[in-house]
Amino acid sequence: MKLSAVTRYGLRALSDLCAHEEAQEGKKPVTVGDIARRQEIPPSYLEQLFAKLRRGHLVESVRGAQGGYVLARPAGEITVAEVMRVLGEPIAFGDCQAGTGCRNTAECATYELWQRLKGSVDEILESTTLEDIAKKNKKAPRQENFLDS
Amino acid sequence: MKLSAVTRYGLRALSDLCAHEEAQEGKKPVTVGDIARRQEIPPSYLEQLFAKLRRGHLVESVRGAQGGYVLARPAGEITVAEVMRVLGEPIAFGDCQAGTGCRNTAECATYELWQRLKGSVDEILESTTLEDIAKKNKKAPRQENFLDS
DNA sequence: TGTCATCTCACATATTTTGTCGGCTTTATC
DNA sequence: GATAAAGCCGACAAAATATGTGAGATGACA
Repeated sequence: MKLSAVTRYGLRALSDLCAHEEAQEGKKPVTVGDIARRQEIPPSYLEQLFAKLRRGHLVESVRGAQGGYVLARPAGEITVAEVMRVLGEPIAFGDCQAGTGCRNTAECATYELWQRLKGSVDEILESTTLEDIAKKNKKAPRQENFLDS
Repeated sequence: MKLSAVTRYGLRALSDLCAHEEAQEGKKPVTVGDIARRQEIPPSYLEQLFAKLRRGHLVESVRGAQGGYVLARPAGEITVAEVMRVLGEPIAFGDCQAGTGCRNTAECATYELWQRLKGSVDEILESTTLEDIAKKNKKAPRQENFLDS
């Protein structure tokens, strides 16, 4: 059970975008190239990813020279869950939760477990916004109070 | 983010084993073939899976005719988390949580999110045992009070 | 001795993920 | 206008992983 690179990249990229689009004066578009360099993500891969984000209305593009991408809405209103939906990351433990087959909820021994897990994960994803994530990027606080696990 | 078939099969298989090993008198070994048939899992695939479970000391094998597998410990003492560890299912959202690379915990914008998610999931996995899961198999209650999602 | 069943290990297949490339369109700036 | 910066698009390539199969060997019971 691991998240795909698309989601991991996408979330880091959006957080980076959020942290840099207003760093100058007003909202200035940020290029894929810059994000790719800072976040060490293959540029051509990241480009595809932003195409998805645009089609999902999470970002808006500014074409032409000095163009780039801008968040379509305030970072505080975009949840991580929404990003994952747009990027096509399934949050599914059992087959019942992915679309694929298995409607056998009444007999399946593991059905309730998968439901509990998904519920718990969804709750976190729905209540965390890009702003929450980006804070760390903006201030680069270099705190040391992390759990090591 | 989805669980592998190994884990989904494995959990169903163990639950089935748990429900059937004492159905007769005392602990009677259950064959891979029987479990495969009941759970609709490819037998040869399931066999490999039980090899892992045996090497992980979750089940014990009884070779020869009338042989099969038996749980190595009471079902109430085997957690789902343990089963997943033995089956090699990684519970990792970010790279930091899988072993692979990225020790960049201080700067990574998503680090804390991944930690919260894993913590929440682990709590459920560690506190759910095979017995909890198998109950449903044993009684086949056919309740209708499920959440549809 | 024959049959049932586990054990082992190599191979086969399929799917998904991850990443690349080339050429096109749009637009700011010189 | 010309140029260069940037997004846009679609097809393809490579790699990794997941999933499944098969043949034989070993061991135990009847």
